[in-house]
Amino acid sequence: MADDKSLTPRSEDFASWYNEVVLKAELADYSPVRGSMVIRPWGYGIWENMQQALDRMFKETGHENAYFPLLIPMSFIQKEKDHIEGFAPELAVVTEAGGKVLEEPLVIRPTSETIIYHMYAKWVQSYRDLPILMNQWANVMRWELRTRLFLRTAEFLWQEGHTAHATADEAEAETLGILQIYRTFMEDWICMPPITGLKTESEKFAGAVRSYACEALMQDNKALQAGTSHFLGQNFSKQFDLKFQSEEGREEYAYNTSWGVSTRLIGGMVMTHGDDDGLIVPPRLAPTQVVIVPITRGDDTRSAVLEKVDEVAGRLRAAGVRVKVDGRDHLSPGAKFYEWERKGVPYRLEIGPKDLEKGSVALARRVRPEGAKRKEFVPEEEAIETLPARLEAFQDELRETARARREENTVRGVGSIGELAEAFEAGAGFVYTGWNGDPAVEEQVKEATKATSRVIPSEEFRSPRVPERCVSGDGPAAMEVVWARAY
RNA sequence: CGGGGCGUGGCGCAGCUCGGUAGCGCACCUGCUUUGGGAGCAGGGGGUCGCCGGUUCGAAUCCGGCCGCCCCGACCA
Repeated sequence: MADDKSLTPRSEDFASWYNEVVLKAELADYSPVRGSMVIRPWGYGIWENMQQALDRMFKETGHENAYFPLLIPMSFIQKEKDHIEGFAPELAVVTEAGGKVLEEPLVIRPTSETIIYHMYAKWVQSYRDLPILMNQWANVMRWELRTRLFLRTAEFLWQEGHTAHATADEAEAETLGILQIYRTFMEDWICMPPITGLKTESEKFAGAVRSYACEALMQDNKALQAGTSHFLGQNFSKQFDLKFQSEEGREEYAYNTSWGVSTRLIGGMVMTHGDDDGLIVPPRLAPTQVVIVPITRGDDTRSAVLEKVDEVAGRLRAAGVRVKVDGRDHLSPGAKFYEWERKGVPYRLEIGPKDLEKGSVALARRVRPEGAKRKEFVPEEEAIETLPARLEAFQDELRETARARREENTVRGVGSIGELAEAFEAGAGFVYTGWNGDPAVEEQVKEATKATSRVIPSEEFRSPRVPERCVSGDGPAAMEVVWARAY
């Protein structure tokens, strides 16, 4: 990095920039255990705000929270064939406890389908017991070979929803309903508008019939799988004997769904909005939306300034704004400005002796239009009254900027693998092409471009004119698919 | 798991080639002066130089082994 105070510019080395932002904005820090990290209060506060918003959306759609245990019998994981194949390489296993070797090893959950459907089987007898709509907030562990702060850590926090339904249609509707919730959340809270769609066979969840995903585009034009929703069919219910008696008296297996988003979303937020000065947190997620920096002098105005600061903070809090007063006396105002900008606080308010005289405050926004002044002096009353709306406007602007960037970096109408490679060499983000549905083509594309299929896009994201030929040149296109280099 | 880099006060680094008093910047503590974009001065505290072994009168430095971390690739929320 340039020096101790500034960050490596994104244009120079995006990966270094990302790490520095996460560490210097105090979102997280490396822990003594390889691949795992400590989420610090600023990062955890953002996660809490994400949790709160999502939790409300889940509950509004009839879901309830529960908690299932961390340890899962090894035999459970092994029941579903694809599931074990997918997760075996990254399992952490407890083989010894209380000084004794366990009779059956216990897996630290990489995901909880198996233990949850085992329990559902116990609770469900009749179609009247369905649907079950549960969610849990939990940690999971996947022993990844290569880890990155927030994006891929050995242990991470997430929510996992698990539902059981009497019919496939109902389960499918649940899967898609959740996908929409994720999408809305990513747009309205994280200001990270994703594209949505169906995963191809080679990219779907281990054990799913169909996987849907939200894919977001980062500033380096790499895609981030930000949330997934799976239709599991009867794959797990058959292995875990999750049966019910139907209205007609027949014994039937239930249909399941599972869906999750994780602390990876914080990484997505960083890479969607951050700039060379540091993090930018969308107002709705910011633990502190407005930081007030008192400008004091060592004279008799000092106590008057501090009094005014408290008064303004109180009034803003009453208006529902999350405010922090930075009263630290050993730092100069400038040092505080840089620190809060690095942490991405949306607005800063300065109150000093000059403001007392004029009844004004200085207002500074974390990002501002090209050429705008660094701070705006506005009457105190006006600042207090307009800040809630200013925060919302900032939120909207971040979202629309991200959406515009996604569109600008999306390429359609590519007709061959050669052109696809050229597009990525030229820095494309999402590239749409026709596809004949053959996994061999995905292999060819990966070989030639390092890109993978992200989704078969949902209707609204499809090109106005759907491609007629497969990008491989081998036959007509059965569908359109979106390619990207991915995290 | 392959390739690259790095391990020296809390952080960032120099010192290692050519063995001999552990050093710099930031941070930290005390005091005074300061405070509208990273404050100044004065004083002060803190490191068995990643670990183990070897060579040597003497090792941060040379030799051997091990461990850890980060970055880049194959796999993944």
